[in-house]
Amino acid sequence: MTEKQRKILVTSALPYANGPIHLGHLVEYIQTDIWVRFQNQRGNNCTYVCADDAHGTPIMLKADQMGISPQQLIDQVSEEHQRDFAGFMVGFDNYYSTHSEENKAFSSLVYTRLRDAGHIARKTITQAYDPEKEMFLPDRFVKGDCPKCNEPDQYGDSCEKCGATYSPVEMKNAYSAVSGAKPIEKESEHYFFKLGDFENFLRNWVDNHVQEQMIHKLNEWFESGLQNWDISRDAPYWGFEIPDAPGKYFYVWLDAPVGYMASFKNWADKNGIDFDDYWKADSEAELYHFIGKDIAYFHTLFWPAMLEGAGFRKPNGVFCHGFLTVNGQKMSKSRGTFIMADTYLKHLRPEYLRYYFAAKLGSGIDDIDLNMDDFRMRVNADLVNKVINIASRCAGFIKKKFDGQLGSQLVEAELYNTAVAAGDTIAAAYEAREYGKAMREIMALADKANQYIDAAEPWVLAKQEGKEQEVQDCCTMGINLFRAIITYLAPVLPQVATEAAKFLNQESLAWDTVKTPLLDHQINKFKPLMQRVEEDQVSAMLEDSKQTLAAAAAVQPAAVKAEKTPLDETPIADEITFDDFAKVDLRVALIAKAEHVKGADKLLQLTLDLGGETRNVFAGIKSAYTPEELEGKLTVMVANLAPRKMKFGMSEGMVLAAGPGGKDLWILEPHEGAQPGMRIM
RNA sequence: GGCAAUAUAGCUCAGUUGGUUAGAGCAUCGCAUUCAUAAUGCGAGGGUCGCAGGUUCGAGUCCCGCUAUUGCCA
Repeated sequence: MTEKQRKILVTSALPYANGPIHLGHLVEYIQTDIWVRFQNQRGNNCTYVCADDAHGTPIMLKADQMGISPQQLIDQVSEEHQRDFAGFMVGFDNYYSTHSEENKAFSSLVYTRLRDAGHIARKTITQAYDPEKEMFLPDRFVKGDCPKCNEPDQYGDSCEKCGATYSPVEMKNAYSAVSGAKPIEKESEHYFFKLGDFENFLRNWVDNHVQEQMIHKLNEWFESGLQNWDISRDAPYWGFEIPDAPGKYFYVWLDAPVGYMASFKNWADKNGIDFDDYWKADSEAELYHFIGKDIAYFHTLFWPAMLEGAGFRKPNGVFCHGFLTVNGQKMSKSRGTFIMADTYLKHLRPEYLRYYFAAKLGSGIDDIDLNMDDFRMRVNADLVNKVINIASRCAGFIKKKFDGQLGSQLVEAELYNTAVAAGDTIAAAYEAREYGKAMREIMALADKANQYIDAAEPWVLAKQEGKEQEVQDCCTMGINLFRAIITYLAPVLPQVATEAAKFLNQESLAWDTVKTPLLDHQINKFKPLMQRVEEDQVSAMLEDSKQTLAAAAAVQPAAVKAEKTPLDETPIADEITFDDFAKVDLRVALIAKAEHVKGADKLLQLTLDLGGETRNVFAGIKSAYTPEELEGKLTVMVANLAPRKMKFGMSEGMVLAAGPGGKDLWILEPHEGAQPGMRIM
């Protein structure tokens, strides 16, 4: 295969510089890193750049809370991020920051070119303003009661309870999440990017550059009409000032994707590479962005439109991936499944996770699930038991009987050719980001190798006089098959591959080296290349994760949320007499059954066992609990509440719960020993 | 609330343009084997393809509705 060497530039999304990297992030960086390593292994010239996304209000406020400057915060976070990525063997060619001279220059350049071409509009808008902190408030920094359903403690853009969307100024009892002050309305002139100017361009571009599944989603935006995009923010803002507009700053999402260019520029200058060669409008280099499905909007509409308007090249592809769930559920801090990168690394080898993700990743935008039991068994079975075992079971014979020397022929040339041919299929799968398919193909090869060795029985031959040659030939086959497999796995397992190369006594792991088998070749002593994942390592990691999060949670909320206590939200009610209280009959109840209610967004239907009779109760707790979490648990109910007819049936009582609503809702549970039906006084 | 994606064996996933008894790996069970980090090989059981309709000679695969999960709503 003598294809022309491709020049490729690849990026992963820029992680936001206000918190640590967790396993959810790593899906993307591992996916990208595998692709980049694969391209280079194939002989292409592939460069991988990234950076911290270091601007915006959240960073400014967090630094403020911590009593340090934004610069100090982003420096600190950048160091942590780079350490975590390195720990997972993510091999960036350059890791930079959006808070850089290069990025300032490019952001300004893109802006002025768009402005001069008439793609920037100005408009005065009214926005929530914190008079105490003297700053405009992004929607999510305004909280208050939902204007539609009066649900308290909602964010300024939409209600988690009723789903209504609104603007912060419509909220009741609004307060600033920053200072607690009541926000006022204030006018300000904002700068807008006229996205609609690029509708025709985008409609065509999208069809050939994003996944099928994403096109459907983007059609929604085309159909509802492309709106102007607000790209400016008022001081104080942590970012770049707009060149011709003192006191106005670029919105963080403008300079974030430009950060790809800036990071590349920074790298190119250090390495004598011509920036324009990669970024001029008619560049022949390829450019790909790997991103999460949540930020597709910015990368498939704004970003190509900005590049088109500013006279730069557009990406050849924007590849979206799904989210990570753990044990089938969203990552959860209380379950310990919100796992930070460095917590994982304290207990487990990074390549386990790289392989597991690879085995589950496809080219689509489906979420992938990290099932901890499956993870352990899959990694052990595939990598240790199947693949590495091939080398392990052959190496001893070669070392002991032949002094490390491989034979001079492949006795099963056809079998070896199958492995070489599979290289093309596997390469095609990697190229298409169908890693799961690639891993299945590779494991099928490993199965074949083990089957071959089993049939050849070198351990039987080794005990027979005059069969030495057959033993050597058989193990030479085995070692060569192992070599092919490990070469194909090298993008996923860089460390194992490097160590395997030492064992095989070869320099290069280039894809095509497999075409020439290792014959009459000296190999080195075999050392175990990877240990099994043990169950207690996994549980220790989950436990560690829980504690890390608990510790982090303990210090944070006190500082952040001190402004409003539950008592402020809901003052204590008027005094009552004991007789008043005694009228309420509270009982311990066993949740015998919990199920979803067809057509109801908020309700769960509970069958409560009072130790003699059962009650049917509809509880508005769906946002916080799944039926599985509730069944079999004890709780507290009001047993003598008048039955109430609801849309879905009769509700015969109510369960007690605390919290503002949404996910923050906790039902009561008596201590162990309480029996269903007991009265609570 | 609107839109999109997803829903296949106990678990994790494949199933190409609709076409013969729905596949793999892991897990379970049985047999063989001992070279290998208790690894490997052979075999068995296990699914009304989320639910309910429709199109078709024929649907896991196309269409409609519902339910659940995830994401987005600039």
